[in-house]
Amino acid sequence: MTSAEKTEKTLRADARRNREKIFAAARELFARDAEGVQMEEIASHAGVGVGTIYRHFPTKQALLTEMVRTRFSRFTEIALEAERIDDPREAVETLIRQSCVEVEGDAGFQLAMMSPDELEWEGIEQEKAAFAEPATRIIDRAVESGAVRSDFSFADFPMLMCGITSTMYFAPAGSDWQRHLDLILAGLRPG
Amino acid sequence: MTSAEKTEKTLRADARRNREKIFAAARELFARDAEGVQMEEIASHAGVGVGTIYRHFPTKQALLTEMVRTRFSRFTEIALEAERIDDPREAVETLIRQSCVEVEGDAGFQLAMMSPDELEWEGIEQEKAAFAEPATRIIDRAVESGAVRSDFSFADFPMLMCGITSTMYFAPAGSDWQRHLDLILAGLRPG
DNA sequence: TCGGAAGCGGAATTCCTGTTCCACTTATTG
DNA sequence: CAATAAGTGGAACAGGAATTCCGCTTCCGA
Repeated sequence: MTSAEKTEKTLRADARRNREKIFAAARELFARDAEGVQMEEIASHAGVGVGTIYRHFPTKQALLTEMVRTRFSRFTEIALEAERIDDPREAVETLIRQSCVEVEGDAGFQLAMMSPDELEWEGIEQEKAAFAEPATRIIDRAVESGAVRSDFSFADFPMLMCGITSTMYFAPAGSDWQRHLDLILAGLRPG
Repeated sequence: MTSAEKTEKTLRADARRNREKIFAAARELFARDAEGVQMEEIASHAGVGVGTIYRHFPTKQALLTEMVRTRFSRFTEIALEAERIDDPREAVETLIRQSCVEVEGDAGFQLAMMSPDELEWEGIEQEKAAFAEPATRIIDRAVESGAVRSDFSFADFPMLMCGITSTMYFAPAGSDWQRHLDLILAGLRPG
């Protein structure tokens, strides 16, 4: 039985409610201060005891990973939407720009974007693969049509996101990562 | 009496030796694994007890900041060298590229590049100012000569370094940050 | 050479957080 | 409405890492 099935069927009504409260609290706090979140904090914010969190998630990391996974699926949606855009360059630029927008304001997610392996976000391989498909199509199409430099490929995507995301995460007082993005997009043009 | 003066004059011979051993050990370990360094580790690597470290540096952070400061002065040298290059574009590109090279291989320094305020690198303002002067001249010259996009300015420098550095720091198994740098440099061209 | 000040080592302390445990509640089911 | 299994709270525990403390050692000037 998967974790999802357990949530749906087996769980007692009050337990299901708590699970959701925990999840919501964790998401909010993790988004606010990724590295500083503490279990006690999440618990009190959710109105439960720490023990209750551990009934639902084996470790802190598991809880955080679960949230990153949920959040990650949005990327696939973004990619599928971008794929509908006719102009090849506009499609790539939208893909990248929208991905950045999605990450903005969620420090926890930013951290996950930056540390591919470092922080052991294991178990989101499936989501990554689901995103890679449409994203690769968009990028390859742009390359073939000459809309971006010929050596650009999907392999560059994580690296670019890492760089731009770090600007969001570390930059003092939200100075604009958009500028960083603009430079990158300009750099992607053929020539 | 400044810390430097104390090192020169007041310190007992053996104490001065120890101070240097500690500094060297800390530099090496911090470069290798910035976030993982421990005081015990630095101490044993330097061949002293932890207590001895605390005789020389009030806190761990102070020790690390001291190292970052030392390292930072190299940037100014790089900028002064780059300023001697005639071609304005080549000068900027050298400035940026060499700065990256300087940071490569030193995880601790990479971390310092990324977190301007986060990790409280207080006390290196002077070094930063010394670097800003020649760097600003190089960038302004390039802008005026039309060698780079007209909206580029020194204010962008920290942001770019943050992005590229994060690629070095987080990228799995040293995948090339050079590519990131190339994209940025391409993006800086006028157009 | 000697006295005392400076310096040293490293066990002990402190603080901080994730995780465990279990007596106590609460939902569910017949 | 029991009986019971499921779920809960939060104090206690555990382990990690920075920092302190102090009896002992080493340097250095007279």
